[in-house]
Amino acid sequence: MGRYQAGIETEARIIDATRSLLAEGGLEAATLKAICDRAEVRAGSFYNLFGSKEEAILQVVREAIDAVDPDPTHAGTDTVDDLVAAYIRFFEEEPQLARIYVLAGVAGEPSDNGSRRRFLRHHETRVERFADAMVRDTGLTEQDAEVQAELLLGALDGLAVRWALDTEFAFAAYAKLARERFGTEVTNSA
Amino acid sequence: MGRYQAGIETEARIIDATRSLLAEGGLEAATLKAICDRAEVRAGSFYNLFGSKEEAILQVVREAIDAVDPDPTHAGTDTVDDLVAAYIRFFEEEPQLARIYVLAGVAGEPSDNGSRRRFLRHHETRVERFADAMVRDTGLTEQDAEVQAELLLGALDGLAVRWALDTEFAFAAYAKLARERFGTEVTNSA
DNA sequence: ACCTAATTTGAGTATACACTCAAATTAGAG
DNA sequence: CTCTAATTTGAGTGTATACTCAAATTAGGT
Repeated sequence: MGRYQAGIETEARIIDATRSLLAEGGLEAATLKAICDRAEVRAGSFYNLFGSKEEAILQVVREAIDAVDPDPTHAGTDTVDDLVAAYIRFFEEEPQLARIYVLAGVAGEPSDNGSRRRFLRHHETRVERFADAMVRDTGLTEQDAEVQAELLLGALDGLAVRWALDTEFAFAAYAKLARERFGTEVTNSA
Repeated sequence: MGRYQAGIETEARIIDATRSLLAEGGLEAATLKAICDRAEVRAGSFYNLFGSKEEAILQVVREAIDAVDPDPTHAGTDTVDDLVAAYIRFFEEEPQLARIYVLAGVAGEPSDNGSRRRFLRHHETRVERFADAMVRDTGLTEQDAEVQAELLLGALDGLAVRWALDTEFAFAAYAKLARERFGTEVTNSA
């Protein structure tokens, strides 16, 4: 016996409520009570569908990232510029989610094998994709490309933090400058 | 009438307790109760000396940053390499504080005019220092230097986030690669 | 219709947290 | 010694939090 229509619709309502709350007021606004009130659901229903509040929030963030993916099927057709553009779009379209995204990488205890480990895996996939695109775009070796990808992503993440600090910061312009510096030419490093 | 010796010693005990708790278990370990227990002080004494828990934590972080400053008197003698080295040292010597430092820039609501604004000011001073050092080191114009400084600091912060995610990451090596890319030559950008 | 499993409810629990304040105590300047 | 202001105490306050679970209800396959 599969799921009922009612459950599927409730889940959608909860995700919608979570997304809109996050967009309006960031993490602090998305309390369990606020989510349940907006979704017109009691707490018990929430926990019938999600294992924790974090789970719902992560799903919202993941969906937003997927929404700007230049190559959702992973066909290997995306260029470095595409990937950088997608990164910029995500930040411009979903500033609050972007903030949570950055936070997820930093927050949590060292001993925490949960959210940080998940985020690390996500980062590694991202590095792979940037590196692959670099190999396709240029004559970089796989190894050099990986180093360049770490550097470019590091710079993008850092500029993103900078923008989170003050949304007046011209994130897109700096991101493009960073992109010009990394992954375009062969490095003289090991 | 100045302060009593007892108060000064209590303050030192509280700061020590806060520092060691942060080093051992990060932000989550530094609850008010934990700090007061370790400092052998009741909550009331804490609030006689500090306006809030955050105040004590910020003081600890600030002191740790000052401790690695290559030019504490701001005489203008530090090079870009000095500043990058200081950044690296801070991360290697005080990993937990470094994590909090990064967190401070990202956390907090958009409406929060408190800690984020303070952090932004700190960042601006930092950019100034990097830019000044670049102007001294190279022939860069003040304007170009500022752009390069934002890029270099962005990259360093981003790599720091990356390291916070996984302390196996060779932060120092990547930081040096980033340094080679920014602020060494004249850019072709506006 | 019936029966089972999916869903929903509602009234909790536990509890951790930063912070307050009036009153008692103590330090130390004169 | 005395007197004042600095310090310390200790017993709170208030509140928001994520999450649980037994019981009632409902959906929908057959």
